[in-house]
Amino acid sequence: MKPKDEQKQEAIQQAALQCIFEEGIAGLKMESIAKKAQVATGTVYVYFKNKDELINHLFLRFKRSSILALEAQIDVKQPFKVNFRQLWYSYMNFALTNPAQATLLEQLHRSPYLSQEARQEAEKLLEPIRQLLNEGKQQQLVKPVDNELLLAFLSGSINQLARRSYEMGFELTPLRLEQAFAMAWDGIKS
Amino acid sequence: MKPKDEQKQEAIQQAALQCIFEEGIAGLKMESIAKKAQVATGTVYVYFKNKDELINHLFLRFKRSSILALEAQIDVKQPFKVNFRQLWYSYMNFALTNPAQATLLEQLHRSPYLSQEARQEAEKLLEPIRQLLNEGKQQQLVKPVDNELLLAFLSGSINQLARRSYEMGFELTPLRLEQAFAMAWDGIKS
Amino acid sequence: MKPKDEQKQEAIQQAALQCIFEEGIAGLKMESIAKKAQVATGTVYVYFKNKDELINHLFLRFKRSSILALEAQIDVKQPFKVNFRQLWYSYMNFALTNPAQATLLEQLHRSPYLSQEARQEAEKLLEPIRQLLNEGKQQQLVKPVDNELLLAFLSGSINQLARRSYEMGFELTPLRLEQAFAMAWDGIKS
Amino acid sequence: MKPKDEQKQEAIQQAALQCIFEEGIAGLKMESIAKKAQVATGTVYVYFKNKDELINHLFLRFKRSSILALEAQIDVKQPFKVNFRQLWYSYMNFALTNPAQATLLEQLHRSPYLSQEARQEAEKLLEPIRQLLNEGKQQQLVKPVDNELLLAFLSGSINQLARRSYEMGFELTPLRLEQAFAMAWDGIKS
DNA sequence: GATGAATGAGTATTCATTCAT
DNA sequence: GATGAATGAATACTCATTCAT
Repeated sequence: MKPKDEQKQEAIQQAALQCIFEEGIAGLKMESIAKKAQVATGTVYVYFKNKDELINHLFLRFKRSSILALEAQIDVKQPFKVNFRQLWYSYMNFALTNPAQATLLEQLHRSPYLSQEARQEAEKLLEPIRQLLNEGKQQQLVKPVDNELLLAFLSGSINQLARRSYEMGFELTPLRLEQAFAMAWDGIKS
Repeated sequence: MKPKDEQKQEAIQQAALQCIFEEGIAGLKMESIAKKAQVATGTVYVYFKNKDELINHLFLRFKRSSILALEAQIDVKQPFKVNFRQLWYSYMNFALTNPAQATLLEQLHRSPYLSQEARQEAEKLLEPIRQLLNEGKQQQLVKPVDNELLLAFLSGSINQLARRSYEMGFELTPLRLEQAFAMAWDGIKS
Repeated sequence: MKPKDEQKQEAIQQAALQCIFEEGIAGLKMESIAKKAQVATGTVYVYFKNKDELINHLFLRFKRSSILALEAQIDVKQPFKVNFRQLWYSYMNFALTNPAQATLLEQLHRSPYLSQEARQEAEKLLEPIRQLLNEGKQQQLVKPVDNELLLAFLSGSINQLARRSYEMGFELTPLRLEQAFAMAWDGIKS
Repeated sequence: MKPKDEQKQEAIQQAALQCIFEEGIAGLKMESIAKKAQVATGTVYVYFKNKDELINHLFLRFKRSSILALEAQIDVKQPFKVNFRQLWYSYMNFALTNPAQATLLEQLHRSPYLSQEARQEAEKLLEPIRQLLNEGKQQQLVKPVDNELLLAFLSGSINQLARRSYEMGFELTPLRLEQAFAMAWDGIKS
């Protein structure tokens, strides 16, 4: 799919993103997306075959971009804790500055719209993070537990914190962020 | 006279719970609920004014019951860590054995169906947990940080872990649970 | 149909009457009737087989009573104009003091609920009035035109006036009533 | 681009008009309207937000058009009686040749569907007729009574006559029309 | 390609009527 | 008889998708 007007394509995606943030997937309507993107309803179907495809596309797009952004933070020459801190702050920063994207990824995870393929690809994207955690365990800096445990522990707490922050207006000052990071580090460190 | 049948009322709620677990709120249909509860469509409307009210009722009901179950675990005579462990395991156990309820609470949190009132009441229910954390801080067992931070940290990681467990079939053995608990405790302890 | 409780039977009819006055037949609900009559929905069906029967019963009942009341006013010994004035004032008085009944009769006339039999019976009830008009024509006091014309002319204007009176709060003072009567009389008089 | 089709809009309104004439407002179904207008159910909702709005729109449209048609008959240069006769015949003719519209206006007047705004606007539309009646009174051709009385007297009798005509098949021959007009004129004339 | 009106299957909701208590 | 919960067919309305312009 290589549509002439990439701006329109992007506008539609951003509109969908915003709609999901505001109303949840349960309330997502093609017409609302079109309206917010300032195109006609039919135009959405020029760029995306149907609602499912649009949603799956959004999921993968934002999942990829968010994880790639994280991986870019890893510098193998740096000691583990430096990388870990870098990663933790990047993730947190992403979740805080892109609440719409974070919400979308979360909401889509359990929605019946998401295809099995999308789920699987999302899984693979975490690989580099797993690698880093493995190194930490080899260096006996990280508790010798399953990566699943570590990942759930880290991502769950970061997401929840970010969510509370923009839902309840709980301000995450530098001090609080450092405190939260300390909890994460103390939790996983060996 | 035929009084409202509490069993039917309960059947409808359980059916709705199950439907949300299976299809997500986005796909929730009144007819499916009725079918699963083995009543006529109209009967659902005898007990709940409409879909919104049913959903809000479910949210508050399960939110309350889950939190009340937690509070019951707290025994003021016991030392802090005993209570904390008790609480952590109860919460985890709830999330693991009631995936439908956990899913419902999560899904509803961001859904447009949920009323502001329901959200506010949900907030109040956490008070006793906050009390316990305050004690922990007074006894210098818990990091002197905001309860928001602690709660997000704990609940986020537990929920995420439980979710991964039933979504990906990641088995939470007693060993893994103890490891997860250790992460939580190390994370918050002073 | 001879139900034990005639009070309940009457309460239901009055409730239905009131409901039609307030909401129109279009909005008439069996449950509203029951509620207003302070009985259970099912009870309405003890006294009336179904909605149609209730409506047809109401129509005939009030049609009869209203016309019988009129006929009672006719005194063959009195001169025509005395009888006519008596009749006109009685009809107007009925329409003014029983807006609910007047509304019901009007609304039902065109509703699909009304059976052909009911319509026909209603027609017959006007016979005595027709008789009086015939006498008036014989005495060359009334224009020699079809009774249909006279009846439509008289009833139409009376009903419309009464309707405006309670719909718009247009007060029908004795003076205005006498003016209206004058219009009616001048209109039909030979 | 596909602009809203005025023909379709008109077809829907005519269909609704016809449906109300045939079944009464009580029996009005959106699906019947769509079927009669030969469009899909959803199409009706493209042109009218919902049933209420459609009904209110119909009321005002036909109320306006019927009254405007009347006013067009008034020619200030003509003597009062000429205008009055013109008006009376126009009104009667309208009621006779557009039974559906007449029925609709009548049925809607008391229906719970009609908004207060619609009622109020309808009231204003009668102004020019009132003007004419005022002139008649100034010229001492018309009885010096309230316009309300005159209007109710005239419209009530015309409507009732027209109704009887198409309900009972009572034919309004030229002779009978002239007789009816005479009754109206004799009724109001000073 | 772009538009937005048109479609109609799908859903929420209502309400006359039945029926177990 | 009286009750009001239960029923489910009927109906209003929605929304993903198509299609004529």
